[in-house]
Amino acid sequence: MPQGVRAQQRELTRQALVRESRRLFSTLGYGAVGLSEIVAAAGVTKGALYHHFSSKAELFRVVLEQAQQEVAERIAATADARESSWEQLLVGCEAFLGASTDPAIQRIMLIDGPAVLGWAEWREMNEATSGRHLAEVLAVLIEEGTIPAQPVEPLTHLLSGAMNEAALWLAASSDPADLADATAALTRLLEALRVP
Amino acid sequence: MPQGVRAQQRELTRQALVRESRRLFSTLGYGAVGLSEIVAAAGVTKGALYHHFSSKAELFRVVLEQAQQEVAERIAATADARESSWEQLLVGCEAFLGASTDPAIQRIMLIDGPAVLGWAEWREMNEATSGRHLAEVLAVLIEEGTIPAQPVEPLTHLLSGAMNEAALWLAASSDPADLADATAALTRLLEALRVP
DNA sequence: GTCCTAGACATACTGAAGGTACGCCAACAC
DNA sequence: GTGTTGGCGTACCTTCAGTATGTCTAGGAC
Repeated sequence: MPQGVRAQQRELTRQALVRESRRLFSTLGYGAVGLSEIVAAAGVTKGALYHHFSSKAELFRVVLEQAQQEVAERIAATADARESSWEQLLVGCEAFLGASTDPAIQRIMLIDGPAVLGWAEWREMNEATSGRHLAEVLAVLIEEGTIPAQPVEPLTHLLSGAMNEAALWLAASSDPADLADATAALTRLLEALRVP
Repeated sequence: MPQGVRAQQRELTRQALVRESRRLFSTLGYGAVGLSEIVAAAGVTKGALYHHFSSKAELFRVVLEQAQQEVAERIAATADARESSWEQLLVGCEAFLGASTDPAIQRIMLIDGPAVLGWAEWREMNEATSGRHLAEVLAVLIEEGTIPAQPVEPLTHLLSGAMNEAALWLAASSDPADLADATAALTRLLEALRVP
């Protein structure tokens, strides 16, 4: 918490804006949420919003960054508890699926993210957080010889995309058995990658 | 071509709107294109646009439908030339990668599609076109025993997502070797699925 | 304590965008 | 020839992101 009445108030306002906009973005989607709703929910005015953020898209960017961080931390916490890199890959992927199934995370991270910021910037952010974990563990596994030698980047994108789509499907599905099926299919896919 | 002067003019206007909006959507993105630009490019006014389409989103929907159809046809044409289901899967996936690498297709199909129409509707359209080919051939391969017995749907989503992401990565990449690498990685992934 | 500056907002406004209401005119039916 | 309807243009409305400017007070200088 910062020192001084002013700095504290500033921080409170900023947090309220981020919190409320995240709630609204995740439930209604970026396009369907007006700035007036956000500032009303945060108990401030548009003057405050534009004092803290240069545009609606930048506010979204901060929200997305926060969500990405949280997901990455969940993955890291789950994976770091394992010894072997291979197990880290498996439980890391499962953790990603679990975290990304949350509709609130989804709408922001997977649906609106690429459209609002553009795919390039979205990818960059992804690679700075959860995507990095995946790329790193794959690189280790290839070096170890657990996975056949090959360029890391294409494989990372393939797996990352597979999990993103699976997460979206799971969130839309109503059958609870689907989660088990998807996890099983993903595990099979990963196992199939391993050298015999 | 429909009969009558009126019906022909109607069709021409509609086609001009779809053609120009597709061009603009694919180059600038849905959000960055105004209706005024579209109608100006098509040589009509907003009155004409709203006579043919109920909203900007519906116009986009028609454009997306058209793009999906084209991709699906390219895949079908490539795959149908092969004898075995396994080969159909391989060349079908490659055809999808090739078609989706076109930035004009991409922006509409993979970036804006889910955000504008919502993921559920986007998925539905996908499953009616190119996604169906994938699901069908996978079902056949499982029944044949070429791929281990498992639910078809999760696997379809995993592979579909993997290819979508790979296509987006390829379009953003500048190195021409990436296409070969991605294709190789995808082929390895598919081969790994096959029962030994 | 006083003064002054600057930062943290609120208020009022602008431009542009999507969408609507309505009017016009040529094509088609009869 | 006359009435009707479909196809489209024009003018307008509403909403929304973004801006310009005012206001008030915390906090440092003295």
